[in-house]
Amino acid sequence: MYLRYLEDLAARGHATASSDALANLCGTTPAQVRKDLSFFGSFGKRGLGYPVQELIDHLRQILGLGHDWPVVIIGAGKIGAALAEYRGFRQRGFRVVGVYDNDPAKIGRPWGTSTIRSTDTLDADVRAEGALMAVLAVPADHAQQVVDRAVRAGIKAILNFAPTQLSVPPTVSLKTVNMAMEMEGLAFALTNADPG
Amino acid sequence: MYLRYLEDLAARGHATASSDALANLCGTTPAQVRKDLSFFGSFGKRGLGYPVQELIDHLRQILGLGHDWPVVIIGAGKIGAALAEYRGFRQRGFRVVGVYDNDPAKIGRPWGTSTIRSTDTLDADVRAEGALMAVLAVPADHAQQVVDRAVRAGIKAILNFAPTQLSVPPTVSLKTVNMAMEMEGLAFALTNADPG
DNA sequence: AGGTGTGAATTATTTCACAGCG
DNA sequence: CGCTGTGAAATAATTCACACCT
Repeated sequence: MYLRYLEDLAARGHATASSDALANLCGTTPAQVRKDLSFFGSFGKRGLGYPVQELIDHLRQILGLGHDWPVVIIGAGKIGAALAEYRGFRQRGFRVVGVYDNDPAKIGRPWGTSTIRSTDTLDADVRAEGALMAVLAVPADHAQQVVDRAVRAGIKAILNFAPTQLSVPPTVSLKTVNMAMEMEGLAFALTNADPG
Repeated sequence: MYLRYLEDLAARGHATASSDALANLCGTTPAQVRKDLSFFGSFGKRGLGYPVQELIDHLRQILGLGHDWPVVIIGAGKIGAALAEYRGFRQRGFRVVGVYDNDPAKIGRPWGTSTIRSTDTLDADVRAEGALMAVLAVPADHAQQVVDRAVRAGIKAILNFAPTQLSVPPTVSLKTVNMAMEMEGLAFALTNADPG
């Protein structure tokens, strides 16, 4: 989060940023900002604030964003297709190296300069590209078997959009995004808002 | 989260579920489950566990899911279009009543039995439909002005996919989903995983 | 036995407040 | 002065452990 707002600041020409300014941007408190950043080192200059570009470089290094990450997208439905073309990924250093599906009607359809490929080729492709990350956008009832296959292929991190709990070995990172659940959280907030 | 797994259990015919069973499904601990649920009331039966269907009904009521929620989707790009057709929303009681864009090339294009509409009509439509929730899938540089307009129209809860910090009045709930940031979190986990 | 509900203990997170540097 | 870095204090969240119900 800090990285994103720092990049905004850099783009607008700010050379330094105080914990107070960052807190306002991020919706947190100055003390929180200082504690968070100090966890990774002592980046700030007293009386001045944090040097924006320097802190960006540090954070990118800490996050492991020194290079592009090849990513495969599994599931060429509406959501998978939207993600495959999502510019935000590319801009942040995630390079989509393949889109996969197990629907014969979709396999072979053009995607960019390549085509949608069968999940049967996942194993070979993942190894060839050195991809460690996958985005999963398949129906919930297929998700676990697809994950198992991806893990066998060598995938070590998965961003999951299927609305189901997946089990992966402890060596694999998994982050599930469930849009319906987010909406339910908002519905709860609405229901419990003070009348007005 | 509990609601989702309870519905799975109900579908599989389970009449009761222990905190232990729920914890396993949800990836948490039995003590956590009991503390969470006891916050809303005393639903469990000692020696038996929680009555699945009864707890589902309670949770749905607590979350305000007793009825459909009309929702507008703002932004008819790839992601907006994917969300507009996302079955998960409908299944969970969120009814998409309109898709909006400010691109003249997109306005008027068919969407379901209706068409993509101009954001100029948002105000009247939101009032007519009684929509309180919006999904925002527009470019980051348009997001704030669109949010302002939605808030003026009477929207009280927003699920935001634009990769930017939005400001809303305290009476409006906002949840931002940033997919690139989720990927960066996974990259960090990969970079800092023990070698193996 | 089996399993909840809940105070108490523990652990984690956030905020305070201030010494000390540029 | 302004603003960071950081112990100490205050809050919050999680886990323990056990009385008590069925």
